[in-house]
Amino acid sequence: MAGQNVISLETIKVACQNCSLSALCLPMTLTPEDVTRLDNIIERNRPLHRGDYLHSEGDPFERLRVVTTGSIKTYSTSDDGSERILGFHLPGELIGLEAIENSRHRCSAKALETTLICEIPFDALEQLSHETPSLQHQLYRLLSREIGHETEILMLLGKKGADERVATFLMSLSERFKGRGFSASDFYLSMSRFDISNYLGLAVETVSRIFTRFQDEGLINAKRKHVQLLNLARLQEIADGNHHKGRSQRGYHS
Amino acid sequence: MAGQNVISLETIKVACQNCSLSALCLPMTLTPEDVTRLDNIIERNRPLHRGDYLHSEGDPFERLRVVTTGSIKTYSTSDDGSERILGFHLPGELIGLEAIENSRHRCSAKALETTLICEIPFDALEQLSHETPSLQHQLYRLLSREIGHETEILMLLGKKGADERVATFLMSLSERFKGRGFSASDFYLSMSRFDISNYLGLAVETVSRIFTRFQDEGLINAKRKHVQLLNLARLQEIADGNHHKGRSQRGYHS
DNA sequence: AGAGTTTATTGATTTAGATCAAGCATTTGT
DNA sequence: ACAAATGCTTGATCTAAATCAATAAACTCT
Repeated sequence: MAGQNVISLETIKVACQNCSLSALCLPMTLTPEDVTRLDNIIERNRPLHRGDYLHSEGDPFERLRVVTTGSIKTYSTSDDGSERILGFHLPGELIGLEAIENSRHRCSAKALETTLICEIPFDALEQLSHETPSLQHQLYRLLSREIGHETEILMLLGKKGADERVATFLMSLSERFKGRGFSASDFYLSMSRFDISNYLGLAVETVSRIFTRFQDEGLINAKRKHVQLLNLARLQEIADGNHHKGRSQRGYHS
Repeated sequence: MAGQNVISLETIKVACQNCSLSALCLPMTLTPEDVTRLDNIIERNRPLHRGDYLHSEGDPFERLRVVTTGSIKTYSTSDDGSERILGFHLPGELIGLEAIENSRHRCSAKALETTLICEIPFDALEQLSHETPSLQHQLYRLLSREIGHETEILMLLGKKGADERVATFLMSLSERFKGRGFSASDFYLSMSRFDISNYLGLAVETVSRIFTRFQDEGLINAKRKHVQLLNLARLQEIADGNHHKGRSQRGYHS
């Protein structure tokens, strides 16, 4: 995009020995030297098993984490002990950005399956970013992007019906997998129906019913945790609220 | 907190001639010199009238904005023309952080009443932050804080009932006003019931009914847009989900 | 100041999705 | 390999909040 020393994501991947450093590299504007320095502070491929904690709410924040393979859920626990799922993190995605403010984590994180993560000590990253304007810029962008995500979630929870939520969820996973070179229409749902329903603000029963209905309608093929999306276009329509023949939530014009 | 040159928020306020620069200063760790430099790039007190746009979705992003007096709503428009309110911005609060990623605004912003804003060219701020580690750190924190807010909204929209949502909304305004030296229990609701309901993911009628019920129960005194909170403690209980005698949404334990 | 428009309230009715209840399937642990 | 526990699905019922409908109050504009 901007600078003169633009390098490709491919180059990065090689330079980083396939570590998911690319999470730090939206459209990439770091020089090869920057990447090397970045590469030096990354701690690589720590393995986790299903149910392992990365951190709990209130833990001191020391490092950002990038999922290499597997998946992580982040959640917040309320007084009465009930959880609220905040998000699912797939390969290439970052965890911990919310913790910079107070050097404390504001949520817990747990592995949903066997997972590898890379870790980046934030002190070092911040220091490096001070010496490296392009990296500083990337970090601002990265944080900003995360803020932008909120829009979608507000849309989802604020005005979408149950079908739309589930379809949106599936399409979101699809696109995120695709973006990382996995199949966009055939993947493994590492999270439980319970987690999904919690994340979508629905009851488990509702999610389960919608899965079976989508199945009956030939939109998906869900065998337990393995899901195939058979009709991406239709799912996208549903996600967008074009329900049967153009249904939508109550309009609202200023 | 950290550094040796910590100065108080009071000092800042004076240094900035009461401009709401303090939005950039969570617990403050900028030196007086930093503040002066920051001060120099800020464009002060641009006036807006009710209904004026600050920017629309897709507009190029050039400056961060801080509300000095008045209030702003941010919202996103979907294909069918319906709006989704993303947030309300009170004095001292920042607008535009979501736009850094692509140098384009991801939402629209409109003044809810007569409003003054300060503007900070982002290029200059970024440049300055590069020369000023403490400012760089503040910016990371600021962005991170915004990401952390998401938690609360997810809680609100994901598991709270209508009463809880309205109570949470009122308490949130109360605290934000209090934090800026306004009354915590007596304020002006610059946004319409429509905006409130949209933000809370409820129907206008529902919000209206809850306002009148809260009124009947002696919790608030709402004359149109002027609201008095008469029983903060009880409102907080309701916001937390301690409805009549300990009601709560379906629990969920991992 | 009064007609017209927007915004808010209140009531009646409907409905999407939650809750309750029960039965299967799948994993886990010994 | 078996029992126990956990997670998933399906059906019946209930309810919170949406929708529909109508009125009333508050701004706007000339």
